[in-house]
Amino acid sequence: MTRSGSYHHGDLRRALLDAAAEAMAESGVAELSLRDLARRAGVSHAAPAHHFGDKAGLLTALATEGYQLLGEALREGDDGLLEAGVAYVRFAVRHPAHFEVMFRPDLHRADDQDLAAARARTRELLRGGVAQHTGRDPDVDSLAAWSIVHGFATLWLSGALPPRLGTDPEAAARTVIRRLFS
Amino acid sequence: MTRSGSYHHGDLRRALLDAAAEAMAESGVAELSLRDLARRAGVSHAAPAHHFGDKAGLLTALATEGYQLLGEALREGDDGLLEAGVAYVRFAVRHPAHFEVMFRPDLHRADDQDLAAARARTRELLRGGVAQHTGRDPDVDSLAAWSIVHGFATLWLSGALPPRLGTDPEAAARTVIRRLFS
DNA sequence: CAGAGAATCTTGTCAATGGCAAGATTGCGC
DNA sequence: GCGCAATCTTGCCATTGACAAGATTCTCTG
Repeated sequence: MTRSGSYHHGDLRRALLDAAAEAMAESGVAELSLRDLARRAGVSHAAPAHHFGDKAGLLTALATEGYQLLGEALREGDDGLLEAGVAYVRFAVRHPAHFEVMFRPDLHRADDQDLAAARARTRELLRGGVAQHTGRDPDVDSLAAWSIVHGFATLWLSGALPPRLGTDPEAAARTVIRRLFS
Repeated sequence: MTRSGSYHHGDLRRALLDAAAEAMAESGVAELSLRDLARRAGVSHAAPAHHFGDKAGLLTALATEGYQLLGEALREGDDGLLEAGVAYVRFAVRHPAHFEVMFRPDLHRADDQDLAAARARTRELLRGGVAQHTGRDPDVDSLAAWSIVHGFATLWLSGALPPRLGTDPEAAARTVIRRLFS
């Protein structure tokens, strides 16, 4: 992607977002540095500012991308509520950086237009998926389902869960989600 | 607590932990600064190092305190599984800084002895509380219960939940947790 | 009660970071 | 081909975390 020797990068925005996701997956947000991302992309330390303004701007873009990716993950399959929950967990584990920044309003600009739009669309998908598969209060069911998959994903990512569960988060998630439907 | 005019603070460790919890509750971990905590406590910028070593050391101490506080919250009441879940959510909402740092291993030293001990004790409480109130697989029930309350608490704290739920997290949590028992 | 040693806190310093300003280079529309 | 906007660079500054060395106070022991 990097056109070496060229003054212009080619697709610096994409490269910075990828580098940010990679760096965060490795060592967490705490150690994320714009200057390090710039080094990874082979540009000067001030280049990121032009594309994202500041650090919050970059993370806002990452969060927006996260909601889009989660939306796609939920749309795929359409195998019912259980598999939608598994898809939620799979997304979180495969894209831990996106997932984290999506739910950390202190890291992004929650009122950003693009972010708000992507977030609203994906949330509607979350609610809609539940409403058609339940016979009870859809509000409560929706919230319970969201809570249980979100909690499982968060606990898994934080390393809080016992090693007894093995290395396959999707299998473990399936068991837990099923518990909600019995 | 601050003995003004005195060279020694009196209880700087306590003051720094309180200031950290307050600062994090206000503006998140991202903006947490040791130097700002030192200013709040009225000491020089290098004073915190003597008590906690470095930033990770301070957050490790905060996480340890968090596990102790959560343990006390779970022991109180003993009103069954539902109320234990509500207590979990109440703890998270009342002590958002402690809660966050407890589940962010990138912010603390997970192998710290005091932290590991407090964590193990409180986790045992979590598992034990579930095991005696269920007739099914206690492992699955424990994990499902932990996931749903942890997910609800996390979502609530991140501001992701719709305003329709009102301003009382405990009431909303009760409704959601009950859904797991039906 | 006196003094030694430990605990606590301070000042000084350094590299790294985020952000801003001003200038250089390149691509694009007319 | 020319002008202008987009992109990227270098240079700079305040803030931060961490470390080192020194000052002050507490405590323990004799």
